[in-house]
Amino acid sequence: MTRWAPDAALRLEAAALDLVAEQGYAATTVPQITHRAGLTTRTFFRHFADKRDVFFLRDREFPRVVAAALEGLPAETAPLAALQQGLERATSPLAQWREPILRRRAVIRAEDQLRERELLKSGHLADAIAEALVARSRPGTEVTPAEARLLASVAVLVFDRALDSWLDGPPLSPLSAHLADAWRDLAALFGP
Amino acid sequence: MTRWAPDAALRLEAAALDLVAEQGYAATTVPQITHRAGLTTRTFFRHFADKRDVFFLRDREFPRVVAAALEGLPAETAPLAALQQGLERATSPLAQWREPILRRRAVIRAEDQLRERELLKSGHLADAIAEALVARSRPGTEVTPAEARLLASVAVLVFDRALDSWLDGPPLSPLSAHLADAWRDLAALFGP
DNA sequence: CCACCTTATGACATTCCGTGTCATGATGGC
DNA sequence: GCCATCATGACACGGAATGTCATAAGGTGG
Repeated sequence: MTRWAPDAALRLEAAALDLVAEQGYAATTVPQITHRAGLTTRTFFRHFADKRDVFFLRDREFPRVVAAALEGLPAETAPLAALQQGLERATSPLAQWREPILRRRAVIRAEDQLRERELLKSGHLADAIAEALVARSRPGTEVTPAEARLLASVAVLVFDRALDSWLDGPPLSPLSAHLADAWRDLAALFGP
Repeated sequence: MTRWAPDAALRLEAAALDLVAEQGYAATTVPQITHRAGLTTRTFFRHFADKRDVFFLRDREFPRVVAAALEGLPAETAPLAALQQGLERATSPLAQWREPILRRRAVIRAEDQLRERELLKSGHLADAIAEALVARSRPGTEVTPAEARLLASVAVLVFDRALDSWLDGPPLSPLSAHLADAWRDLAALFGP
């Protein structure tokens, strides 16, 4: 597909993470990042909308992955069950990325500018989930747009919480277990 | 208190809202805003951390208001009930601000840069709520920090949803009714 | 009434962010 | 081999955001 070095975005991401680990986010400039990656400043902004975006390269396709997982489920599956199963399937590949995700989270947590971008990405994930829920809505398991938005918000809340406890927990505990815990904790607030 | 014109921040906010309504957010520059408010660019950044922040002047004290409402409740009130009552009390003054809140939401919805800032403010609200829940935790209605964060996330989700449906609904419907609806909708997902 | 301190603002300089535009070189189709 | 395409380089430029010093307004204590 791409001709030149196909990993320009990945090189920029790696350079950015290195520099931020050394100097912090504020002290790291885009020219520094591009110089380390062997590129120019202008090229950086062709791959990323702004300086913050370089730290969210991996999140770009995740909404589509979750949406695809949802639409791949049997039509009879009720919305809430579909969210549980869809999240579990979409997140299973994350197991092998635990360490880089951990390092990236440390960077994001340290800077409000990155934290708000992370929240926006979660918002986009919720949008994609809501859209997918409406798309797979069938007579019998009907989902209105308003219900879909609520379900999607809840799903993202559960996902974020499960991801956090997974990253904070022992290295080998499966993410799926933390997802189940998060669903159970939430239901326990309203159930008996 | 303040000596010069005590309303510099308010003037800047009004000028910014006017200009954005006329030209859109991207086309509006900070020099334009400050010129209309009769101030200089440098003064803008003394009142607001960045260009986006001018649209969130009103949200600054809201986390403290909610936290105060929570801590003003009887210690016996269970956490979930405390959140319901606390939100209802803290939001009751919003009734008179419906129109300006509506205009502001239209501006924020139109721009991702403002939407992500709004999400960060919601995050700060959740932080304040979680902290307040832990602070009012008593033997009998014990709340761990992890539970508090979950409860706070749920409360913010409910608040955001109720605010949206309130703004989308008829002008005179009380916000408290939309809050109750949002709590009921959420519980219905997990209850019977 | 006067020196003094505090504080909001103005004025100026500077760095970096982000974008528009055109040129260049590499690639692949035909 | 010619040409269209696309990633990148090079250059220019306006705006965001900050550091620093100066100034004016007001309050305070003598």
